[in-house]
This record gives sequence, structure tokens and C-alpha cells, in this order.
Amino acid sequence: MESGVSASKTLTATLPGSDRAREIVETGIDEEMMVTVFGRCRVEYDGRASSTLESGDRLVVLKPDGTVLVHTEEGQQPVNWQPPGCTQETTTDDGLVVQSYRDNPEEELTVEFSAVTHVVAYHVTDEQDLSLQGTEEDLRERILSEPSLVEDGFEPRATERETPAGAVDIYGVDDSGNAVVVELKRRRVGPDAVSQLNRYVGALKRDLHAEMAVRGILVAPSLTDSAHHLLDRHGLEYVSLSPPTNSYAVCPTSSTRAAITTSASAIVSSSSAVSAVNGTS
Amino acid sequence: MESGVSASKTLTATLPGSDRAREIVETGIDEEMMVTVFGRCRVEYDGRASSTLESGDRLVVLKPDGTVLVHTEEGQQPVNWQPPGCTQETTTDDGLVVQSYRDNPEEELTVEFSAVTHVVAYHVTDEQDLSLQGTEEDLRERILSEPSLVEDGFEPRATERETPAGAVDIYGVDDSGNAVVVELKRRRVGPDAVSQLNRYVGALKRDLHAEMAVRGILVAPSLTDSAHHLLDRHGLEYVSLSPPTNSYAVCPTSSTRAAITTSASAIVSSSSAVSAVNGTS
DNA sequence: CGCTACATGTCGTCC
DNA sequence: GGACGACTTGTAGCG
Repeated sequence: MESGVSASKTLTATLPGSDRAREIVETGIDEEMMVTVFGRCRVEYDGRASSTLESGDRLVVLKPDGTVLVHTEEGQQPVNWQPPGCTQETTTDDGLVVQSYRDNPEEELTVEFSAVTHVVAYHVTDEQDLSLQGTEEDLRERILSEPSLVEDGFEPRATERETPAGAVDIYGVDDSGNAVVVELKRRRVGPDAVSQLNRYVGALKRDLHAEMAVRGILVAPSLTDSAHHLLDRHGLEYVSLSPPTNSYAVCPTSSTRAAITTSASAIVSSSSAVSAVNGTS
Repeated sequence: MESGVSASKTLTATLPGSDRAREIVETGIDEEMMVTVFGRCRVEYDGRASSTLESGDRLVVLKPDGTVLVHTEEGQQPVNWQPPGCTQETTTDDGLVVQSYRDNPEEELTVEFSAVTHVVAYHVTDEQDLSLQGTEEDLRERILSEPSLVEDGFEPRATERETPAGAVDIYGVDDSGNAVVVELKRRRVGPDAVSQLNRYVGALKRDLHAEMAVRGILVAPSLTDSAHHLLDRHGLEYVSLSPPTNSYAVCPTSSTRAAITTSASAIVSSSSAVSAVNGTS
């Protein structure tokens, strides 16, 4: 059995006794370190739901922000967890026990180890934020910088415009002066997105009083069949468009701006018109 | 610097060189072990979206099922990841590099370490399944065993009954012979659940031809205001009911359960004799 | 493999 | 703190 303090304040122990294991975990929590515990454990959870997991080998992660994760050998998702902001306590009964509490909602997670294979606690510093492209926001910016991608003559008037049913992604007018509600989705969508758009259109119709026409346009890479049917039923429209995946330089000079291709890849499909909507762009 | 094979086939190394770190990670992957790497790294992702994360201290987890997780000091969710089924490769450039590939969709994750603080690879065996209570299915069973919780005289006829808009949680009839669609939610719901129920009711009305009345009842612990308004607008109904959190004794009343069908064929196994009468045909 | 809906979803953001 | 909607959502179930 090895055990000791090493590296830059990193604590590790292989096959530690309960007390040593607890010491490292407790120190890690106090010092706001990232802690991992490998070992055989039982897990109980009680809160919004409740669960029991009998003994098996798992990886338990304690983060300095109060997060607890219990990972089995399978799956991307932890089998049990506690969100950030929770409070951890450790005890030694027969073996190491880690408990995590939370209010609102009241939730509790208990991990009872019958054996600890390895414990690590180490300091982490991470100033960096993730830079992500290909989001719905990227799609919105793409449309705002070139509204004709939605429709010739489309004029955005507001983003996140509030309606009684929620905030509309893009609100604008078409070249006939009709109100237009645009709902954006970064990926292929099903009926839920159509219903969402329909709620906005209905709310806006009521909000704008009566007889003003309100069009609803769903912008997404593609649609499922049932989504298309529902779209037709509600008299809504669809435009095939994807968010830009690659980072595109925000061109500061006019010379480079001229180089931006007016990618006319948008396909406008009125639900009443003949349209093959289902294909992937 | 410590490094070595120890415990029951557990591999660990503190401050290993690139080659030693790679050796442990590679062995861990080959031997289907759970692998964790602490260290300073850059992360790039490209696939459904794309992202870059500059250098910082993180925990990287490789699971035997092909999952990769990159965890920072904050948040329950990994900052980057790869789902189960991915293929991992390791190389040493300046430092350890872990790459993960995937098809359909094509995605790639690259983790470049500038320094590795600690590596662990250990065998995990976990036969146990999570036993979870308080799910939507528990709520369904609660209603099936006592349909009057929804309404006096309510008679469930089928679960997962198919409509053109999707499968209805519980389909049945009220004491006047009207068709009833019940949508279950395990927690407080918003407008989305109301729209979902409304889609089912609309689809069923069209499916059942003509003027038969179809009622829609949303069963959930509570509703938001806007959900309640939307519910009223659509002429739908609401019953406040929560899933049981604690395990409770199942005492099926044979008269009501005998008529219930499920499109999934696993009816017989879950409860004692239940005859399959297909409510759809 | 695609579609659908659930989830202890989590997470940001606005009110 | 609640509501609302996005997410590389992941995950299971069914056709």
C-alpha cells in the first residue's frame, strides 16, 4: 500500500484504510480540490425521486463547487449525482461514507464504500471558458446579418420579443407588412418545435388584436414527417437553414466583407406550396 | 515521482512523463479499465457543433464503453465529452494526446495535455442496476391501480396507445363513454406538456372520426400559470397528482386491470394474468 | 437507424 | 426563486 503527499499538493492513496481515505477526501473538500474515489460502494439517493444502487465498483467525483458524481463503467451520465452547491460530509462507519445534502429541493445522496481502491485529491485552476460554435445563437446571428435567408424582404424587428406565451426568437415583418414570428432550431426538429412556434403565433395574434396577419416560420436544418404535417395543419412555414459550424471571422475590413459569399442555401417552403421539406440540407 | 503497478491490477502514476502516461492510458483502454487523467490540457471538439477550450486543469475520464468526459472544477456537466461507443487513440506529441472518434454523427474530440498530474486505470465490475422510484412510470402504475385518482368512473383501456401524433400515456373512457386521453408528468409542467396533450387529443379526434368527444386530462403535481391558461384555452383538464416516491405495495384490482392493454408486449410479465385486448384495432 | 418522449435532466437568462 | 427554453442534451423504447 502506497500513500502520501506528492506533486504540487496532490494527495493520493492506493488501497487506503477508511481513516486515510476519509482524511484525503475531507482535506480535498476543505481545500476546494477536485477529489476522485475509486472503489466498491453502495449508493442511496432521496429527493425529487429516490433510488438505491447495490454494491459495485464505481468512480466518485467531488468537485470544489459542491458537485458529486457517481459513475459506473457504462454511460455518459452518472448513475447518481448531486448538483453544484451541495454540502458534503464524510464519516467512517465500517468504511468510508460520503454524504451530500441540498435544500430546495431537499435532496440527499449517500455513498457507502466497502472498499476504496484509490483516492486522489488535486488542485485545479481553470480560467478558460468554452468557445462553442454551431449553436442556435449562431443561427440567429446568421439570419440577422442576412435576413433574406429567411425570405426575400424579411425585416427583423426584435429578438427575444416577449409574448404571453414566451419570448420569440426573431420577430419581424415581411414585405407585405405582416407580422412574422421566426423560431430557430439548431438541429432537425420534431412536433414539439412546431407546437412551440404555434403557441407564439397564437399568443401574438391575440396580443396584436384580431385581424392582423401573423405568420410563423420555423427555421431548422430539417423536419421530421410528423412535424411537417403538424406545420401544415397549423398553417405555419418552414425554411431549411443550419447554424454555421466553423468559426467565421468577423471581418473588420470592407475588403474581406466583400468576400463573404451570399450563400443562398436557404430553401423557403410554404406549407401550401409543393415542397419536399423532409430532406436534409 | 511515483509510478507503478499496485493493488488489484490498478495502474497509477503521479507526474508521469508523456510515455508513461500514455502507457497507462493505452493499457487501460485495451484492458477495458476505467481511466482518469488529471492534468493541464487543451480540448477541441468538432461534430454536431464545434468548440475550443484553452489550457486549464481538468479531469478526463475514459470509460470501457467508449465514453469520454472532460470535467472542469465547476458544473455537473462535462465541459466536453464523447458518448458511449466511441473509439479512443492516444499519442505523444509534446505531451499526451487523447483523441476520440465517432461516426453518425461524425464527431471528434481531442485532448492535448501539456502536463499530467496523475493517471489512474482500474478495473471495475458492476452488475447492479439502479432502482429508481418516483418516475412517470410509477405515476402511471399508481393511476392504473386506482383510476379514480384521475376521475370517478374513469376506466383505463390502454397505455401507450398509438395516435398519428404519438403514443398516449393512458387512454380510457369516462363514465359517459367519452374517450379520455391522459398525459402524465412526474413534475410541475409548463406549456410544452399542454401542447403535447393537445396534439394527442387533436390527433385522436381526427382518428376516431367525427363528433365523438375526446377529453384531455393532464396529470401532474402542479402547473405553471401559462400552462394553466393554455390548458383552459384548449379546453383541456388537469388533475393534481404526484408519483409515489416510496415503494408501495401493488394491489391490482383485477376488474380494472383486466381490460388494460399496452402496445409493448411486456404486459404479462409485470403483473399477474392480464389479457391483451388491443384498444387500437 | 430514425422518431418520440422521458429525465432526480442540467444550465443559462430573464423577470 | 420561479419560469422558460436551449442543449454536441443523453437515454430508453419502439417501428
